[in-house]
Amino acid sequence: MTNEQVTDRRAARHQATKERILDAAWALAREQGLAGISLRDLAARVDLRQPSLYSYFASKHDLYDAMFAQGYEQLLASVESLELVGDPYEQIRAMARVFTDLCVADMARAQLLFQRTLPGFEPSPESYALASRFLDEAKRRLDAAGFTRDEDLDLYTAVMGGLVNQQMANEPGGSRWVDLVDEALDMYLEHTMKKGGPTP
Amino acid sequence: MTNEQVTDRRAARHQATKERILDAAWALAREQGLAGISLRDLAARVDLRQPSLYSYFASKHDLYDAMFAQGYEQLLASVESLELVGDPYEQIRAMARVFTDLCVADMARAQLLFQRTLPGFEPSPESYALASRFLDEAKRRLDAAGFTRDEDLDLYTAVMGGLVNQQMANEPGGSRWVDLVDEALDMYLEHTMKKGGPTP
DNA sequence: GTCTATACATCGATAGAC
DNA sequence: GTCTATCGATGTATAGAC
Repeated sequence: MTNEQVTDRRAARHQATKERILDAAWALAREQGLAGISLRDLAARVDLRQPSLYSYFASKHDLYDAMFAQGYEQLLASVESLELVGDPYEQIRAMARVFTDLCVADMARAQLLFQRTLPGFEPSPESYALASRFLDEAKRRLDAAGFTRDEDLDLYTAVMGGLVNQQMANEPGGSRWVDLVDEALDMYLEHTMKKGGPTP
Repeated sequence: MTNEQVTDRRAARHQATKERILDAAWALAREQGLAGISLRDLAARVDLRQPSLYSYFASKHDLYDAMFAQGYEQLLASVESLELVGDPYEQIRAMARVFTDLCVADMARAQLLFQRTLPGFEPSPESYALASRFLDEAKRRLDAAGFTRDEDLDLYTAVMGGLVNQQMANEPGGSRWVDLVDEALDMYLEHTMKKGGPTP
């Protein structure tokens, strides 16, 4: 057994524990809110003592950062795997539906990714790069429809984020606002087609 | 000097101190975030000891509740004092502009009123009644334009809240999203006029 | 009402033994 | 890596002097 193999197995075990901790952190966030995560509760869920968590995350912010990255990776995987069927408008509609679905499916994730609610938390450059990739993915699809102005993208994110935000703030667990995603997208498309240049 | 006069003056002084505490709490919220308010810091700002705050607020949640009420009173005062000039559409536009202006003018206030970010905090029925009055004020103006569907109001709050939310989350202190309030309202009005019944 | 003083529980974080 | 023990800060609350 070479040293490399021992190192690999240790690294794999380390990574596995890290993911067990992250899973437990998400569960806690869904139950008690993002800011309600306590490191003692979290450690108890994975049968560790609270200081032992520091072998996996340098700080609570570091844990949040890992959750931030994980959340965007999940969203990216869903959006990037969307089949490119229909015209550009239908592709935007499919993206918008996936976005609102994923947000209501895990509101703690949406809160972490799309609101600035944790005092002092800023994602690391590495994690923020994932957020930028997600935004680029939206921009690509809007560009394909001829919506190339900066304002087109900003208005899109505002409308979709607005539906999700109202849903989370005023009726968590319901669907009163996110059910409007198709009407909201109709509204957005009608307006932006008029504003924009030539059709695609 | 009657007993009533003494009582009045004591009550007035009590109220004045209460407002000094609230002012300091808002200042702290703007500097360190809503959840970053510490009762010891707060007491120091108004030259009191921490236990003395309990002469004015029964708990920290009670303080948040007073801030919640104060915030909605400020918004209500601005919206209700809007002169009713122009057609219903222009009145909606004026309301939307006032809303976004007030939100970016004090993002800590907007966060308290329009997001569920404080773990465990729920406004009291009295304070929530102010929030309902604010929503009714919006509904009145939308009704006057013939936008009487529930979805019309929900879409309006989603669009306006979405602009503010994106502004706070992605560019605090800037105006990239709230500058789109007029275009967003054009988009909303065009769409909702088509959807709605007879024009006003 | 306001103060001093104190108590308790919880939190994130660190030191050092093993 | 994991543990025990501990730290300082926090929110909450109370007792008792003035």
